[in-house]
Amino acid sequence: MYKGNRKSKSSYMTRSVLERLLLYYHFIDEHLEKKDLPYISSATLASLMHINDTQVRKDLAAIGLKGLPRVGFATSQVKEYICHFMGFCSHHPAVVIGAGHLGSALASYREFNNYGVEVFALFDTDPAKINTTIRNHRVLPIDKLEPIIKDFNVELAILAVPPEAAQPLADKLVAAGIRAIWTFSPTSITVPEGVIVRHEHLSIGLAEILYHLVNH
Amino acid sequence: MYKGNRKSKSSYMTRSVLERLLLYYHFIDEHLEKKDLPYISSATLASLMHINDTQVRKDLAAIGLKGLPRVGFATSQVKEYICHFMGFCSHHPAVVIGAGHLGSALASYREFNNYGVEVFALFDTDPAKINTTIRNHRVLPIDKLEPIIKDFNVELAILAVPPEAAQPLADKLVAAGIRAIWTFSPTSITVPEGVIVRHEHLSIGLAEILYHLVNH
DNA sequence: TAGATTGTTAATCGATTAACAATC
DNA sequence: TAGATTGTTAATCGATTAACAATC
Repeated sequence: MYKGNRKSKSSYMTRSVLERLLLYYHFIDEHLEKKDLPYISSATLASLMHINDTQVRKDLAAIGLKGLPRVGFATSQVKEYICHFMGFCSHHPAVVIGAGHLGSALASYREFNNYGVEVFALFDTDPAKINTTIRNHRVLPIDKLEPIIKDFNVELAILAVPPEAAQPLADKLVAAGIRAIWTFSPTSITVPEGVIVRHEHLSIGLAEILYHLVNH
Repeated sequence: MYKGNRKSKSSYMTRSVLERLLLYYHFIDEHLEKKDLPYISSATLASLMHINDTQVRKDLAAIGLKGLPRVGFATSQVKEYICHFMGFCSHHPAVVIGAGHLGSALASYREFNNYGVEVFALFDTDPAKINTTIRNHRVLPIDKLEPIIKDFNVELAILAVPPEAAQPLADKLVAAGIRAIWTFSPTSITVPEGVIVRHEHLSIGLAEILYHLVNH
């Protein structure tokens, strides 16, 4: 049973800790869970993932998990705690802004279910797209943004619009009371303190690949 | 004029250095270049970007750039060096595998031009899609993969297929002589030593946002 | 109990920042 | 020249790893 405490939650987690927690989560989900292995030691998990065992214990301790000496950690509990801690076990209504190829792809991305994210509205400015249906989503006009965000307590907006439209739409989203913006536009946006922004910069991935291609 | 030397290129760059170089590049491109500012000091650039000035000098030194005492760094040269070092100034023919929403979005993603990447073929297994045209790309069957990669010296494959198809296709790509795979499938793939793989894990971005939503 | 594994403190490593001599 | 800025060494900070006592 999950009983994360406030202390562990309020302490700041660096990106690398979050990335490792996600790695454990996926690893258990993909490789371990089907094996009916009720307990796993930090050393075993660490060696399977090619990382250090102390790090695993520290990461798990940071989210309030307790292991059993001589036994290890309860496999399902590890997943459960990470799920709660990361917010995958809560429900997150979301909207997608931009009904182009990328927006459509994101609006119908099945994986989101695994993380508690449910896209239930897709918006666009193009009159030709409005009221058409894209993969079960009726495309709505931007002026419906505010009522929908307010009525359905939407926390997260996924932004997949051309760069020049990103900032104005971010402003509208903030005005409508959105709490987090996940943007895929290749341009930076600014929002007031308290609003969470994550810029999904595809160029970082590309740059890493090209750097290795060119230099190795 | 660019004259990066072998020494700087062969030294290993951590991800954070690459990310900062990209940040400088984008910052100059978006904010500085239009201002006709021929030189900029590391301290000015650093304070604009809210980072440390020594870090800027170290990063630029690492790719072989030299500044002028009392003057600073030549703005256009900073961009030029990063461009060459990161491989944005070379031409990278690429193919996209998977003509779903995400694959289509990636195949027509204009930003890629800025990084020297040119997608010139789009593949799918679905007979209904083969030979249709998606945004200027004729969709080709998988058995054309090998000849096209070989004939056109394609270095990079962008993989946007369902998870269960990712590994078999990665194997085909490797057999065809691909040098790098950029995968968007939510599953891990294994490739022989020497092939570059970058897994674009959308769940990391999502996890970061949800963590902040839930815990703050 | 004996011994495997946790939880945690101490040591190490690497990355970031400060300081400052060299430079133009 | 005087002084601003680079390039680089030394100091600091934080993250990772090793060591080991506590635990069941």
